[in-house]
Amino acid sequence: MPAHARERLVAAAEELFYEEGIRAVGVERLLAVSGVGRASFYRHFPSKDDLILTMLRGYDERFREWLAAAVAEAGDDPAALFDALADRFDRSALRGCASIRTMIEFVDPGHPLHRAAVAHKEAVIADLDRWLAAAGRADHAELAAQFLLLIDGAIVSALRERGAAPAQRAKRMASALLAAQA
Amino acid sequence: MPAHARERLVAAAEELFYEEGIRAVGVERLLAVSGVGRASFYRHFPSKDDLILTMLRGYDERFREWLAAAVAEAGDDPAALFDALADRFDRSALRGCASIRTMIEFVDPGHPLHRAAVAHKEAVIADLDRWLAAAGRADHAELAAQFLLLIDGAIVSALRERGAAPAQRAKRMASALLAAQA
DNA sequence: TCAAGTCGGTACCGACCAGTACCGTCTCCG
DNA sequence: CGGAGACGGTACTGGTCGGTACCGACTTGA
Repeated sequence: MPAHARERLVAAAEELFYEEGIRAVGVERLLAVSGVGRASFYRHFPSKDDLILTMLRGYDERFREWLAAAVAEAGDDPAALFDALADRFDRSALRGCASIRTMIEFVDPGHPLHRAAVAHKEAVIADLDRWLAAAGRADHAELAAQFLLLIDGAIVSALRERGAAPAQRAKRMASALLAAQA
Repeated sequence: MPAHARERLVAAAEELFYEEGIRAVGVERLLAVSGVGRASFYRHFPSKDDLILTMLRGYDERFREWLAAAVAEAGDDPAALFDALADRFDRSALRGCASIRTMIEFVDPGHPLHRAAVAHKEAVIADLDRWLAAAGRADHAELAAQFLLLIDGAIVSALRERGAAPAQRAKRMASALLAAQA
């Protein structure tokens, strides 16, 4: 557990929002899990929404770094990301991703949290596009959008199915698409 | 607007839960939109959760009938469902589907509402499987799971992108998969 | 005509929500 | 040793949550 109150709050937010929902988790529970006092919370964050935003930024950063590492490790093969996703699904029962959850819980397109979640997805598309272009795919833009659709579809499927199956299915689909449009 | 209080409540639930979220919409708003008195609400439904469950059952029924009609209209071509989905996306700014929303807002797998939402998705897979088998696909089971992954991926994409593009993308992917595994 | 059932309106309940104010304590650093 | 800042604990606010109780008005059918 991190030493400073702020980091403990963000860690608790990631854990609880992820496992139970954002609206469903009150400040009280965040305080109990993080061991932070009520006043300290509002010393570090003007409001609960600001904590959510900070959590989202951390999620964006770590998820994309993790994805980039997985692709790089596979010799810049973009389809390898689905293997990494399968690993992730297999190790912990995935309950959606922070971005999808935020887009659904804060459904108003103008809401700052909704916009932050959308920005994350668009950044992932941009990453995918770069990797696919670097791999020499002429159809990199379309493929990037298709890959994100597969990732999101796999995440939603993982809400129902246990284990790595949804990610493995997405990988089979991605491979077929790469072969078909080569 | 339906004459009876119960039907007005279900109609308001479908509209509000869909556009603003389930937890985000309180009983008060349901009453205001439906024009139903507070007491009448609890005469027809023991709790808010029961209204949600009723709404989900209606969604399951109507969505699957609509999907079946779209497939039948296209001469039992399962891939045609993505055209129907594109139509649906184009006409109204889709804000997720009731089932995905419920699985995310009530994330505990043991929760009755979560289970009802999962049952809907599994029923859609069963429908897809039947249509694909009837179309003579030997790989109908795998394809059915893949099609639902595409549908869910398209719905999540539609949270960000306006219009029919996500469904059209999913259709291109479905066609490629059908051709590749034929 | 009259009783039964359905209805909308409203006052109210305890519980919880996000956010504020103030407390005493601990740690760290000069 | 001493002061400053970060901290956890708690009491509190106004507002909203889901749910209950009771009211009078309306419709319906015998």
